[in-house]
Amino acid sequence: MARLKRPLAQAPPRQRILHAARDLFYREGINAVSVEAIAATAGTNKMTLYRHFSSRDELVAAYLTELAAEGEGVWEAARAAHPGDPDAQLRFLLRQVSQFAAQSSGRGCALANAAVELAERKHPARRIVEAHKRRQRERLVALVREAGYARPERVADELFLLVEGARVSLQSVGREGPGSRLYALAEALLDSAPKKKSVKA
Amino acid sequence: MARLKRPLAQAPPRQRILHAARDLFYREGINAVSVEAIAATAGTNKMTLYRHFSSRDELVAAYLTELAAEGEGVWEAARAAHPGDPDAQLRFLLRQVSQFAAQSSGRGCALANAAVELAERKHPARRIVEAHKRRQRERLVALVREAGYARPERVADELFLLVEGARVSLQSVGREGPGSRLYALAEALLDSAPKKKSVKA
DNA sequence: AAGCGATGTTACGCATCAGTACCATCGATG
DNA sequence: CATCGATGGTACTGATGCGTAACATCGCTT
Repeated sequence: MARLKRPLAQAPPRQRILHAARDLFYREGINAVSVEAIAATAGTNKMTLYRHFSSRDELVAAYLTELAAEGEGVWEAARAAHPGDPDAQLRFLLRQVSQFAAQSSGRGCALANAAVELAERKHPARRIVEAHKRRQRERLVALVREAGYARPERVADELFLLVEGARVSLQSVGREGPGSRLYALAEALLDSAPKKKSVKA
Repeated sequence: MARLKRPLAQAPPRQRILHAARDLFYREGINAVSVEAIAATAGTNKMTLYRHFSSRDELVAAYLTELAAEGEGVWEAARAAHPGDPDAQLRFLLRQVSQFAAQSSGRGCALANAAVELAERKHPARRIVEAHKRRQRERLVALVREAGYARPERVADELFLLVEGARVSLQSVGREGPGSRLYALAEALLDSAPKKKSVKA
């Protein structure tokens, strides 16, 4: 159904640029990367870059939008892996996030990092990050509720903070820190959280 | 014992500069503030700034060092407020952090933000942040252990991640998000955490 | 082969910023 | 009053970065 993935070297420029931007923005920080560096990494030049993105900020926005979309994908993967079993979906998600945190380059969540780097509260990129994080949290609450836990908001918020905390702390205490134990902590939390007496259908 | 605090306007330049840097670095982000802006906010100029700090990076380092030192102060305050009662000290600390998070400008932990902004792993400022965060975590583990909880590392790591998560998430989901409920979550965690049978003296 | 759109290349203009040189000023101390 | 150190003020250099102009080229369609 989908087209074959051409080797990136001969993919269309827009794709190469986004790929390069993603790599550099994440590893070196959004504000530390010049458009020239992105274009060069993408095997093209500034001019072509500006033919696809009207400004640097728009490229940043595209970068964040792409990441947010992939974040959505994990939820679908969880549904697909454990259809009809919200508790298993929950643990699947936590496992995914933990694995990513453990093996990542220690730069944490790119979306959250962007919110830190782009401090101006009116920056368009912030809206993308905020919308994504809020949606994630709402979905988490819904999933925890579906899984039948009592006080779903509380459990979801604890999980949410654990996950966010694990990702940031990678950058300060490193990979041997508590971030690496995220899954164990989250699972223990779930295992000890009381389930609601199933009153509803 | 300490000298009277002169009104900041006529304090020595170094102090005014650090104060201005602190304000601007925190609110607008380290990379988004020029030394000119700092000097102007401090009511002086670039030249005087460079007579007190040999480079911009050194000013950043001084800024982070100051923050780290104040972070240490909270631990002393906790000891002073509840001497000999580690469990109360723990809750005191969590309350402090929660209050800060709830009423802050939503920019989270300045140290953690610095680690995000200064992505180069060899950057001198990173060492300050890493050392500080590690020390915080070690102290937390020690305090949780003193308070007699079973599995102190696990409890401390959960608390650590909750706190770090609350601070970052302020920037993405805002103040109405789970960050505002940090103290309730942390307290519930402590209340439900089992205590160790006191075997030791 | 002719034409055309997308891409590559080079060179700009304009702004910002870190860091410095140079000189003026002010305040305490002798 | 004279001196000297610390500070204020201005102007500069060198570097970097965003965004654009103008032109060359390549590939695909007709």
